[in-house]
Amino acid sequence: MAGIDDVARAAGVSTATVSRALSGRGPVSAAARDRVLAAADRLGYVVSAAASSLASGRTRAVGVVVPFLDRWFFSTVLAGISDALVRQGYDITLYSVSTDATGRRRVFDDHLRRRRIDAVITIALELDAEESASLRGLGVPIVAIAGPNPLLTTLTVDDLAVGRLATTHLLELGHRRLAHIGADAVRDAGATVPGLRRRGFEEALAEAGIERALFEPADFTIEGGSDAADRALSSPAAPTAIFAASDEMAIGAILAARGRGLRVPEDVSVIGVDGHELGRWFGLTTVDQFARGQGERAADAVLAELDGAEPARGRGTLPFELVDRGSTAPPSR
Amino acid sequence: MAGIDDVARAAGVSTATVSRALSGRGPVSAAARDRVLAAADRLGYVVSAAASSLASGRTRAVGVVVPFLDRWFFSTVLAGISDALVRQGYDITLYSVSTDATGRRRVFDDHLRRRRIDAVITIALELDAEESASLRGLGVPIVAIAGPNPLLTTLTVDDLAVGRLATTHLLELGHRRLAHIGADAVRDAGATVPGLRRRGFEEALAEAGIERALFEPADFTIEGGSDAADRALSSPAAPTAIFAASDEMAIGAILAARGRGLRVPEDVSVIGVDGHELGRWFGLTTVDQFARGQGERAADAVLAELDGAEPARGRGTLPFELVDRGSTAPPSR
DNA sequence: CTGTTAGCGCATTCAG
DNA sequence: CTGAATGCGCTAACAG
Repeated sequence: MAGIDDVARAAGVSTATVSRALSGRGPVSAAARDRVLAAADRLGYVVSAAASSLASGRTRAVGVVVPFLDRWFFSTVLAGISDALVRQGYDITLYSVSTDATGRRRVFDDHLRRRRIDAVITIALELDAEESASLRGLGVPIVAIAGPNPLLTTLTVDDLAVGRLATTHLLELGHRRLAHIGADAVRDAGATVPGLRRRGFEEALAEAGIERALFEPADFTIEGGSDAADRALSSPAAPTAIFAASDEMAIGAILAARGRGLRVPEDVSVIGVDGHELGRWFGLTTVDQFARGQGERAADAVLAELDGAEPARGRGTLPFELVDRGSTAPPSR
Repeated sequence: MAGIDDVARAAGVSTATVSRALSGRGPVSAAARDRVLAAADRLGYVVSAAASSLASGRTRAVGVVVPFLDRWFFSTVLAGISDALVRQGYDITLYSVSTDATGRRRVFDDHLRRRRIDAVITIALELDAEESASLRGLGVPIVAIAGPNPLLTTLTVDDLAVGRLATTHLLELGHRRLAHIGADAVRDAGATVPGLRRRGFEEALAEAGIERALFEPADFTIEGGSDAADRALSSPAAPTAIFAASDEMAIGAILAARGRGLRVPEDVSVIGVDGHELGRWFGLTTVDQFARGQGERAADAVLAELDGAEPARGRGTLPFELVDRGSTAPPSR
C-alpha cells in the first residue's frame, strides 16, 4: 500500500508538502498541489488514520452513543447523523450502551476513552453524574440529543411543551377522562424525556381544572403500550382519550382498543409522539419531532464546534408539530 | 491524561511490560501484572487507539457497511453485531452507503481504506466487481451477510429455499392463483436476495404445474408493498394468495387488502419473509430469518478469523423457519 | 520473565 | 512557498 513518501517521490515534493496539499492545512502552490493530488490519485493513496491521528491529534471520527439500535427513533436519528457526517468526510464510531451496568461502564471508562473520536453525540441517554463527568473528561465537543442534561450541551425538544400540546389537543376536543401512557413515576421523576411529557400532561390538566387522570407506565414498545392501554381501558372509569409518550406505544394502544372492540377515535381517542412512519398506516395523530432532522442538526452542531465555533451553551431547541391524522375526535360519552 | 510511561513508573516496570500486561500478549509475571493493572486502574489509563494501532497494526474495530440504517432488518442485524462485538472489546465503525454513486465510491475508496478497521461486515449489500475488489484489497477478513457474493466469504440464508418454502406453504393450502411482490425482474436478475426469493417462487410454481402468476415489483417498504398489492388485487385474475419478499411489504399487502374490503386470510392469504416484530400484531405468517442472530453469527465469524481461524470459505448457511400466525388459509374461491 | 531499542506513518515545527 | 527534522504513544523484536 502506497505511503506518503511514495506520493512525495511521485510528485517530486517532500512529504510535508504532500501532507499540506492533502489536508488543506498550510500553504501549497497550486502547481504543487495539482501534482500531489494527481500522484495520490494514481497511486490510490489514502492517509492512515492511525498515523495521521497520532501526529495531529485529530481522528476524523465522531462517536455516537445510543441505548438501543433496533428501535425506530434511534436508528432514524442515527441515519440523520450519518448523512450529515459522511458528507464532511467523518466516520462514525458506534457505542451501544445496554442497561447492563458492567457493559455500560466499559463503554464510558474504556471504549470512549481510547481517543478514537473527535466529538461525541448521545441520543436519548440518561446519564448519571459520573457518566456525564466521564464524557466531559474526554475533552471533546459533546452534543446530547433528547434528554435535557444540565451538565452537557443539549439539543432537545421541549418535551414539557410537547406533553402540553398533545394534552391540550385532547382537552380542546372536549375530553375530560384522560389517561397517560409512558413515564414511570419513580424512574422518571427527574427531568427525563418521559418525565417531562408526563408533567406537560399534568400541567395541562391542572390548568383545565381536571384533578384526576390515569397513569400507566410502559416501556415505549408496541407491546408495552398495548398492555398499558388494556389496563387503562379496563379500569372502572375508563378514559375517553389516551396520550401515549411515543408512537409505538400509541399504536399499541390503538391495537388494544381494537382488540376490546372499541373504535378509534369514536370510542377512544389516541395521540402519540414521534412521527413514526408507521403512524400513517394507523391514522395516528401525533406530535412529530422530526427524528431524522434531529440527527442532522446534532451532526451539524458538532461539526461546527470542530470547526472552531463556540459550543452552543445551554440547550438548543428542536421543532415539533402536531400532525392530525384522525385518531383523535370529540368524546362520544 | 496518563500515558503508558506514567503507568510504568507507578508500577515500577518498563513500558514494554505495561504493554504486555495490558494486552495479554507476551509473558509477564503475575506479580508484575497485578502491579500494572492496579496502577493503570488508579491512573485511569486507557491505551491510545492511534498509537497502539500504528505500532501493532491492529485497531480493535470492525467496519460495518449497510445500505440503510433506518429499516428494521438492518438496524436489527446491526444490534446483533454490536452485542457480540462489544463483548469482545471491539468498536464498530459504521459506513452507510447510499445509492448515490459518488458517495458510495467515497466510502469504498476513501473511508474504508483509512486502515481504521481490522475486519469488515457487510449487510445485504449488492456489490459490483470493482467494489468487491476494493474490499478484498483491504487485506482484512470480510463477512457478507445476505447476498450471495461469489467473490466474498458470505453468511447467508438460502433465499431460493426461502422462496420455495413460502410458496409451497401457499400451494399446500390449495392456492393456484398466486402473486409475488418483491424483485424487479430487471434489477434483480442476478443472484440477489430478492431475485432468489422470486426464483424460489417460480420454481415451486413450475413444479406444481402452474404456469401463470402475477409479479409486482416493490421497494421493500410498507408503502411499496401496499401499492404493489393494490395493483395485484385489482387485476382481472386477482390472486388468492400473495407472497411478499419481506414482512414490511407483506404488512403493506395486508393493509391494502383491508383497504379494499378484503379479509385476510379468508379472501386473500399473505405470507412474508423476515420475522419483523410488527408481524405479530398483524397475525402475519412469515419465514423468520432471525435477523439479530445473523448479526451475532457474522460478528462471531469475523472475530474467529481475527483470532487466526481459517476463513470459512464459500458460504455459511443461516437458519430460517416458517412461522404460521394465521394470515394464510385455504382459498375460499 | 524483563528492559532497551527501534520504528509504525504521518503532521508539524522551524529554517530557508 | 518548501523541505528537513522531530516526535505523537505505543508495540515488537532482541538481548539479557
